[in-house]
Amino acid sequence: MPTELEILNFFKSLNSNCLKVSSRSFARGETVTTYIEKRNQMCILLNGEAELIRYDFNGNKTIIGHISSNEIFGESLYPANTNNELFVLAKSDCEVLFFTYNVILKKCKTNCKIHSEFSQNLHTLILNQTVKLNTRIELLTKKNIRDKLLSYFEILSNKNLSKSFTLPFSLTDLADYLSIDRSAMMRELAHLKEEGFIQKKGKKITLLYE
Amino acid sequence: MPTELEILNFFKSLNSNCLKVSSRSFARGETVTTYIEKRNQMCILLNGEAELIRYDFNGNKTIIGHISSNEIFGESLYPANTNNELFVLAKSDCEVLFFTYNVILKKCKTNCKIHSEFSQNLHTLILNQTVKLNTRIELLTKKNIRDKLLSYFEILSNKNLSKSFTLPFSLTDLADYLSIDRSAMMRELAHLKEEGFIQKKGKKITLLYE
DNA sequence: AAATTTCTGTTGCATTTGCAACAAAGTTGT
DNA sequence: ACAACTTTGTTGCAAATGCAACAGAAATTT
Repeated sequence: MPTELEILNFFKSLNSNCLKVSSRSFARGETVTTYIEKRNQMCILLNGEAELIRYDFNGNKTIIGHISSNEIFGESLYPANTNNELFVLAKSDCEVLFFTYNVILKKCKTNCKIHSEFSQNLHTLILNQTVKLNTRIELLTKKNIRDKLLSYFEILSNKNLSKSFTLPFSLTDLADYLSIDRSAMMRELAHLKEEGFIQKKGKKITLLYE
Repeated sequence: MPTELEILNFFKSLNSNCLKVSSRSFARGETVTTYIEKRNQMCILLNGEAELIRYDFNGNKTIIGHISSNEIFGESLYPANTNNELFVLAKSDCEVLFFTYNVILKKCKTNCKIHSEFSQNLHTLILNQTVKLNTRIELLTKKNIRDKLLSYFEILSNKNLSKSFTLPFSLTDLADYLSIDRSAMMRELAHLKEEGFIQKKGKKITLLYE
């Protein structure tokens, strides 16, 4: 099974005439795509950061999700929602690969190697994406803020093979990711510090238990 | 793009010697699989109902997820968690297809039709699964119980092309799905009834607005 | 290098939610 | 057809969380 990095390099090197795939760069703040009337669109974030945003009828902005490098997104992966439109905004300068669902299903006539490699890499990426979504669901279903934070820290700690790690995004974004009020989260972080469960300097966290 | 029903029928009819795929029936209450030391295992629920359960160190049982017909599950799709083991329990009599991740990636020597059809159908199923996971995340990230309920009802209403619909699972399971306390949910349902937003008779709901 | 915007950190207060506990209705197993 | 279990429905109370508001630090733009 290829690593995400290998897959990413493969996607970046893509330049095939049988594959209907295109890539584009975006500057911070630009709209990458909208999830409406773009049936079967799929995208891969090759580098940078983006976020999935909803504006409801009142014009309220909600950050629904955070998209990082190597993540797959697009309307095909998202429930059709009649009520309101979703936007993907570039949070930093970034590069995005676009294609449609058909690319996966149809084989090219010549049965070329690039084509089947693309298909397999995509498979792996979608499976990884599923794991990421299941991870977030696990965190979101924790009963309280403390459990959400500690479970998330546990994951980062395991990934980093260390009790110390740096949060991969801002505290504001972390609150969105865990779907909790930012100030309530800050309060809970303060309690965890006071009670000696964690040490925290900015975005650097150290777990002090076990 | 094939429908889920077509895919399901295809999987049920599978009987190929080049594909390393097997199916088994389970009675209500049986353990279908555990997510540990079964690397790369993937499963499809062909019919019936199952649930994903965690027992933590204290022996507390938590229902993490509900698996319905046509859903894909298994360790490959789930974050590795060093701390505790996950079980899939048959909630009703059910039938499950088992295979490993390799089946997707490797082509058989003869490049047989069944094999590639399997691969494509699996692709579609995983994409559908991603949509389901994204749907649940959208619901879980709603700020309060009322929004969770109404958003979920909206989805069911759209799917059913009607303001009336029947909940696909018990109220107890609904509370788990939305990750809210059951009694708090019942209270909120009572309020929604009082305030004239919905009508409710058992599991049959009718939306009264718009 | 000044101005603007975003992010971090904190607090008081009101509201929502979870918890515990119980009774009645409905299901399932023997 | 009886017993055991599960699901639905309700309530009082305590605790957790969200909201509003603000100030200082950090980052970004001009």
